[in-house]
Amino acid sequence: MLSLRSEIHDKLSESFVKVFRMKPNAFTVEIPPKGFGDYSSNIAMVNAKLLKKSPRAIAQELIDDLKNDEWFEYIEIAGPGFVNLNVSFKIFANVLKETVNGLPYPKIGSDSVQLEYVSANPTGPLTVGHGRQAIIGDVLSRVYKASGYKVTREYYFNDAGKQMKMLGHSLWIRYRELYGKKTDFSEDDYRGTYLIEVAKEFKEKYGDAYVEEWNEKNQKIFIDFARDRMFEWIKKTLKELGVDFDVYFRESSLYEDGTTDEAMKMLRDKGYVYEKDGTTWFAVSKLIPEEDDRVIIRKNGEPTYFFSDIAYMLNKYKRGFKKVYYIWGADHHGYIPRMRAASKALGFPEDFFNVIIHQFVTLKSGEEVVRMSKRQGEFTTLEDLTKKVGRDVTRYFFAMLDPNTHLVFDMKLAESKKMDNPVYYVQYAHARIFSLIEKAKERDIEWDNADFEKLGNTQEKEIAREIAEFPEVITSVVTENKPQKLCNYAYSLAEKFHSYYNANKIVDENNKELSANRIKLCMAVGRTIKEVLSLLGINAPTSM
RNA sequence: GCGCCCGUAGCUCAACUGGAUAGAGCAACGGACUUCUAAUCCGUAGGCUGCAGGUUCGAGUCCUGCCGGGCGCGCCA
Repeated sequence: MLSLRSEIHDKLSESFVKVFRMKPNAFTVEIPPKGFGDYSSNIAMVNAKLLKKSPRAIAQELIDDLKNDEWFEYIEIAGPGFVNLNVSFKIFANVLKETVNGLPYPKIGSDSVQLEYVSANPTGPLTVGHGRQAIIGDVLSRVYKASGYKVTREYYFNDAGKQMKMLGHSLWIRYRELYGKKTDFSEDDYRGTYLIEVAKEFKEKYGDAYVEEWNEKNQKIFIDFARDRMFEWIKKTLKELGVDFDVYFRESSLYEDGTTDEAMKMLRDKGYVYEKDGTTWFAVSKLIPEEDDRVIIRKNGEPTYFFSDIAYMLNKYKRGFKKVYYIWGADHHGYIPRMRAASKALGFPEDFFNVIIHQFVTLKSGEEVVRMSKRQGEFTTLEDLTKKVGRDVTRYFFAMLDPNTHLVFDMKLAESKKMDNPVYYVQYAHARIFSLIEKAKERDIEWDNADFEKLGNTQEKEIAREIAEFPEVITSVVTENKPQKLCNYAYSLAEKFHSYYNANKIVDENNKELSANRIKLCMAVGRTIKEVLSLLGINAPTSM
C-alpha cells in the first residue's frame, strides 16, 4: 500500500526524470506549516547542485510539467524554491473510502524477527522500569506484525545462577522466621517483604521439614518454589498490562542442548578465545579495537552471563530470525559493543543484532520523587502502578515518549480523569464518534451512499490529510523503533476531530445528505483512532 | 578520567532525521453548553531551542569545545 505522500513523491520524481532526463537526488515530501499548501517538497532545492540551476528555476520547470495533472488543485513555487501543492479533494476522498473499508497498512517486511524484552530474572516483582520496556516491546511487536513481519516475542530468564540461589536462601530465612528462628540476611539476599507471603505458602506445603538446615540438598526445593511463585507473579503483572510472550526462554536450556559448547567451539575455531590467569577470554578487542576483552569462563569454571548471552544469540540465529531486537535499559548500553563483537565473531550479518535502549523511569507524585531498588525492599511496583491508574493509562504513558528520553511518570497526572490526561482525550474522541453514529441512526440518516467528494472545507481537508498519514506513521514506528509516534498521531487526529465537531454540525436533520457525508468522515476518523489504539493495546470505548 | 543518552515556553513534551513564521497540553487570564457527550472547543499571554564557535542557500536538528543532568566503565546480572 502506497501512502499518499509517497505517491506524490513518485509523481514529482517521474516529472523530474521527464523534464531533466536524469534521476533526482533524494528529496522529501512533507506537510508544511500552515499556509503553504497541503504538501510541500524540497525537490528543487536538493537538486540545485546536480542540475547547476537555481532551485526556483528547477521548480518552475517541474510545475509547468505538472500543473495540468488532475491530482493537483494548484502547485507553486514558494520561498527559496519549495514546491508547494494542494491536492484535489477527490484524491483525499479515495483515501477516506479506503480507510472506511480497512486501514491501509504498508507492507514493510516479511522476515521473521524476534523482539526480546523485560527478561527480568524471577527474583521479585517487576519495577516500573520493566513496565516501560514491556510496553515498548509489546507495541513494537504489534506494529511489526501488522506491517508484515513474522514476530516472536520472547522473555529470557536466568533460572539457575547465583541469583536464584540467593532467592532460595532468602525464602529459607523468611520461612524460618515463621518458626521464630532469626537468621541474618547476607549481602546479596533479597530482603523484600514479598517473600514473607511466599514463605507462608511454603510452610503450608512442607510444614517444618526444612527449618533447620540450609544445604546443597534442600536448596533446590526453596529455589524452585520461590522461582515458580515469582514467575507466576510476573506473568500476572504482565497479563494485567496486556503484555504476552510467545516464548519464555530458560538460560539453562542453552547448557542442556549443547548450544554453549557449539558457541565456544565456533569462537575458538575462529581464534577469538584465549586462556589467561586461569580464565577464558573472548577477544573483543580483535573485532572492536577500543573495547576490552571479556571473561567468558571464570576462574572457578563457571561461565559468565556474557557467555550465556553469546550462546543465546547463536540460538536465536539458528532459529532462523533475520533480525533480533534487544530492548534494554540505559544501564546496559555498555554491553552493546561486546555483543556486537560476538555477533561479528560468529559471522552473523551486520544488521542481525539490534538494540533499542530506553532511558530510566522516575516515578513522581506531585513533588515527591520515588526511587526504586529491588534488593533493598520497598518500592512502587509495576503491579501497584497498574492497579492505581489502570491498563490503558499505564500503557499510553509508557508508550508516549521517545524511548531515548528520560520518563517522569507523574502519578497525579495519570490518575487525573480530566483534560490534562491525553489517554482520555483520545478515547473521548472515539466515544464521541460512536455516539454521533448512534444519533445519526436515530435520525434516519443513511450513509451507505455517502459521497466524500462533496466534503472539503478546511477542517475536513485537514482531517483527511491526517488520515492519509497513517501509513507514514506506521512506517516510521517500524523503521525508527519509536512507539511514541502512535500516541502523537492518535492525539493529533483526536485534536482535529474535536475541533471539527465543535465548529460543525455533524448530524443535522435538515441536511441529511451533508450529515451522511460527515458521518462517514467521522467513521473514517473513528476507525483510524481505534486502529492506532489497538496497536497501543488500549481500549477504544464507545461511551465515556 | 573515558564512553553512551539527554538539555526546546514556569512544568511535561512535539517539530516528519537539514527546510519556510519552533508547535501542543498543563499551569495563568478571557470567552463558548435551552442546540450531535463541556472528559470538548475558541482566544490572550508565554522562546537568544543550555553556552560559544563552525559547516551551507538554510541548523533545535550535523561537527568541535565548554556547562548542566542521567547511565555505564566487574571473573554482577
